[in-house]
Amino acid sequence: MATRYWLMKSEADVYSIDDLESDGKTMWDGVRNYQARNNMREMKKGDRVLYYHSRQSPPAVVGLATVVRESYPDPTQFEPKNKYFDEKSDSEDPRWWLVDVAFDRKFDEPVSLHDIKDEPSLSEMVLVNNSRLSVQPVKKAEFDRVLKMAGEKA
DNA sequence: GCCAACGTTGGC
DNA sequence: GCCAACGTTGGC
Repeated sequence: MATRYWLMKSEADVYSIDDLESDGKTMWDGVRNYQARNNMREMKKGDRVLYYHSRQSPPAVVGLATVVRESYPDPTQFEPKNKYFDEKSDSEDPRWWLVDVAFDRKFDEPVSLHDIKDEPSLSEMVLVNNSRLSVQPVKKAEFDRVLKMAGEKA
């Protein structure tokens, strides 16, 4: 199956691409939005991810990650002391799922949200039209365009 | 730090 | 099943 493309948001001051680089890979835990969860359940190993920093100035795509483990139940939903604990989730039928992603690379030139909004060929990006979705699909042409804007080769 | 936009919850 | 109230996200 063809590689697919995604964008994942992280609050820059909570878990940045530098954190991902030093960890190598991470569990994308804490997603508590059904649409974002559904997107993660569609991800396949090898899919490529635009890594986006929200809540920084300016917000921007700052690098790339790769899906290295396909979806499995988010363990934090069953940990009562965890801030992502969900008492309504049943261990026989978990509500929240996640994937593991690995660091790929950091851009020399981040691509800001402002630049994405200014680029006509990116006007259909989910990022532009549904700013609150934290895990979203990206078209190959969009992915390639963002890479080009970052001065990178696919 | 503010607040608009959006998603979820829960009363009816 | 509707929708008001509430909580959260994220740009500014």
